[in-house]
Order: sequence, then structure tokens, then C-alpha cells
Amino acid sequence: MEDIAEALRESIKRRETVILVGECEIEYKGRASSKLGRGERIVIIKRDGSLLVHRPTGVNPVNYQPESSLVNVYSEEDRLVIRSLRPRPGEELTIKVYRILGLHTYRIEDNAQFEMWGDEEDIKKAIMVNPKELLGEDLNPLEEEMRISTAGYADLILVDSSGNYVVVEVKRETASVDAVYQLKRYVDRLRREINPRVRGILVAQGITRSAAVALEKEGLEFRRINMRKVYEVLKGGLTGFL
Amino acid sequence: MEDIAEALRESIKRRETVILVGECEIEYKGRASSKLGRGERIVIIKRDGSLLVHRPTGVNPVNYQPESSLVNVYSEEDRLVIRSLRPRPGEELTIKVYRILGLHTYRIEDNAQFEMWGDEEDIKKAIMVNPKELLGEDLNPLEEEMRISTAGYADLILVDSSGNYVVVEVKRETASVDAVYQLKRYVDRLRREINPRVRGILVAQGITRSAAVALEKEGLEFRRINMRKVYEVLKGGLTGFL
DNA sequence: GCGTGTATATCGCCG
DNA sequence: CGGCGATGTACACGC
Repeated sequence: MEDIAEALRESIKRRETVILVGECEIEYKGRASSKLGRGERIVIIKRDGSLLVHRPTGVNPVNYQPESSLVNVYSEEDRLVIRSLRPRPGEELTIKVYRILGLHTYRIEDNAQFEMWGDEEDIKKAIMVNPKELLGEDLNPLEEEMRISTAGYADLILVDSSGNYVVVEVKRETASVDAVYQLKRYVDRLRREINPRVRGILVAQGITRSAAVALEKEGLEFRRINMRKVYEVLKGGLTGFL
Repeated sequence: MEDIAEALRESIKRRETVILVGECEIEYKGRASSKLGRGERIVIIKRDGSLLVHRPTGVNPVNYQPESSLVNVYSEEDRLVIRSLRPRPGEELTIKVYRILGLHTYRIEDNAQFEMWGDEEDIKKAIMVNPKELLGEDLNPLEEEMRISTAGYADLILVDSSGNYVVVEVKRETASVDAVYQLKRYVDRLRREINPRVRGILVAQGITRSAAVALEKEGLEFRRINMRKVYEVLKGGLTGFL
């Protein structure tokens, strides 16, 4: 095993991507603790120190360490030991490898940019560009991510045609009861500290039953968002400015 | 490429774990949309249909599909196409592979049980077993996960020596302002609907500055939890951790 | 299946 | 670095 340990150390030093498949036992100690008995898994060590252990099923790793962890490899009584230390918070992952089924190292390059569309940020942008189209009402955009003293941060602040402040809380998919009370917190605080004329609108693609009940009781409003309109407004908004 | 596509289809049919390293281009359409240009990545396909695409750095996959997705492989103009379809919500991931650096398939077995200690559930259990030791006060455990009409679910309900209901909200690490208002919601509702004699205690390893301010203002209490004490109280059912 | 809440969540932003 | 909120969150559990 020592020759394999040495080869692994070399690969890691050269900042290669290491893929090891084998029978192992795993222990984790840190913010929590975990133990996993013997079984066959895939271990991936990346050049930034991130480490993943994958079982034969499931999209999530059973154990892991994030980037900037320091990995150490050595042999011990006919087994290979991989130990990863994360400095802060202090966390330690130990993998004891009893049998190696495969060991692959790669020098891979990937400089492409990852582009995503359709997140909450896009919904907020579209509302601020064209409130009438997205919320069906003429509103004047005022501010984004406004700090409401100790209550948190309101997504959007606008002003309606009667001069009321309108606090908008955006959720990408289904708004839950939590979102209602988050919005209520901002509305209450603004009414008390700035101006009693404040409305609250929850914007999402859907709303749960209990959230709808709570919203009604608290005198807040809901607007269903149409992702196609978000897309069209952002596309049109770009060409409109150019 | 067609021979490789055929080999891959065979591996997937045999429910093997597939690890492919190569230069590819990725597109995702579903709840949101994403695009990733050419670059070298690791693609893992598991027997339950879960699929991962990892870049050379970072602990999280750049693209993925969870279990129960259906994967399809075919060749097209000298390139390999891997397409994964997730039925609900309807999501589609397409990987166009232009150059294969490595292709490894494994039949791995892993039946070990994963045991973890130190999550929020453990803190709650310890409090209910020995409130005096964990919270420094004689309390009588009453209920867990109690539904508070439409407000949500209170973690723990106990009764103090004066007969007051005590609502306990537990956070594993640092309690934020959100946790304070969550607790307040339960306390307010219980006072209004059941009995005005209700206290609220927030339990965590720490609390943020603004959460402490909000807590004070709302007349709620904070108790710092000691994970070592949690362990001591539960130790009967735990061996080998810590 | 929907609703609710946790996670070694991780990640990104901002002060 | 702490604090706060989003995530294609995933995942488990309850109804």
C-alpha cells in the first residue's frame, strides 16, 4: 500500500483530480460526527481540497469536505488512510481503504462560464423593470434589498398610485406560511417606524393553502408570477435599453 | 462513438456505476435553465438514475439529476450524447461529450449503515430526557412537534414549576433573527388561543447580535446549549462518538 | 402527493 | 469574518 500512498501524494501535490473506487470505512468529526462501516464507494479528491465520498445510490455524497481542506495520505497495516482536515470550523474526515478497485487521476481543465436563468433574482429584476406587466398594477420602483432595522431585508420596495409603500417578497416556487410571516414582519416594522401606509405583496408561482389563509388574515396580498412574462420582460428590457 | 454509446447503454442496463471523464457541453431545462460551454468534467451515473457532473473544483456538482431520473445515451455526429429525464418536475439534462479522457464502470456494493450524531434531533431528545441538566431548570416535558394552528410547528412544549407552558425552539448552531420571530409566532398564538401563561425559550449553541436584541425586546429567553451535556444525557444510546 | 422543517446543508452578498 | 437569505436546494416524515 505504501507505493500507492506515495503515488496518491504525488497526484495531489501535482493538483490532479483523483478518483478512487474501493472498499472503505469512514469517520467524520466536526460540527457533528458520523460513522460509516465497510462498503464500496467512490472517493473524489479535487485540486482545491474538496473531497467527496459517494455511495452506489443517491445524488448527495455520504461524506465530504469543502474546498480549502487539507488532505493527507498514508499507509497503515496494509490499508490506505486518507485524512482530510478542514481548518475552520475544525473538521476531520478519515477514510480507511481496505481494498482498491480502481484508481484514476486526471489533469482536467475547465474554464467555461456557467450561466443560469430563472432564479429569484430574475423575477425581482423583471418586476423592477416592468411592475405593471408582472404585477398587473402601476407601481413605482424604489429600492431593492432594503434593510428593515432588525427585522431583516425586504426584497423590493415600490410605491403605488395612491402613494402607499409596497413591500414585495418574492419566492421562486411555492410561497409557504414562513414567507407570509417574513413579509408581515417587514410590513409591520415599516408601518411602525416610517409610515402607516404600507401594503405587502407576496409574489410566487404558487402558494400553499395555509399560507393563503394566513395571508388573508394578515391583510396581505398575493400575485401569481408568470415565468414566461419574466422572460419576455427581461429580453425586451435588454433590447429596449439598447 | 456508437460502440462507446452501446457499451454505456449496456453498463447502465446492468445497473453499474459509470464514471466518465471528458470534454463536454451541458444544457439544463426544468424549474430553471442553465448552460455550460465546453470544458473537462467528471460525469457519474448511478444505478438509481442519479447523475452528477463535477468540475475540477468545488464540492457541489455544477449540474445533476436526482434518483429516479431516466438516462439515455446515443451517438450523434462523432459525439456522445447523454440525456437524463426527470419525470416530475419535468426536467431535462443534456451532456454532449466531444472527447473522452476516461470511462470506468463498476459494480459496487455498499450495505453499511450511516450513523450520525449531533443534529438538532439529538438536542431535542436530550432536553426532553433531562430538561434540568440541559436548560438548568425543572421543566415537565409535554409534547414534541406540536402543531400551532396555521403558525407552524413548535419544537418542544414543556411546563415549568409555576404551571406556565414553555415553548422551546431549538437551533443546532447559531440562532438568527428568523428563529426569534418563529418562536414569537408560536408563543403569541398559544397565548391567544389556549392560555396567556406561556414562555418562549430559544435554545442554540450561539445567537446573533440582532437576534439577541429582538429576543430581549419580545420578552423571550435564550439558553446556550452544551453539546457535551447533550452527549452525556444521550450516551446510553451512543457508543464510540466524541 | 402536498406541506413542513432540517442539513456537517453550501453558496453568495454585503458590511 | 459574521449575518442574512436563496438553492434547479435534497431529503425525510407526516397527513
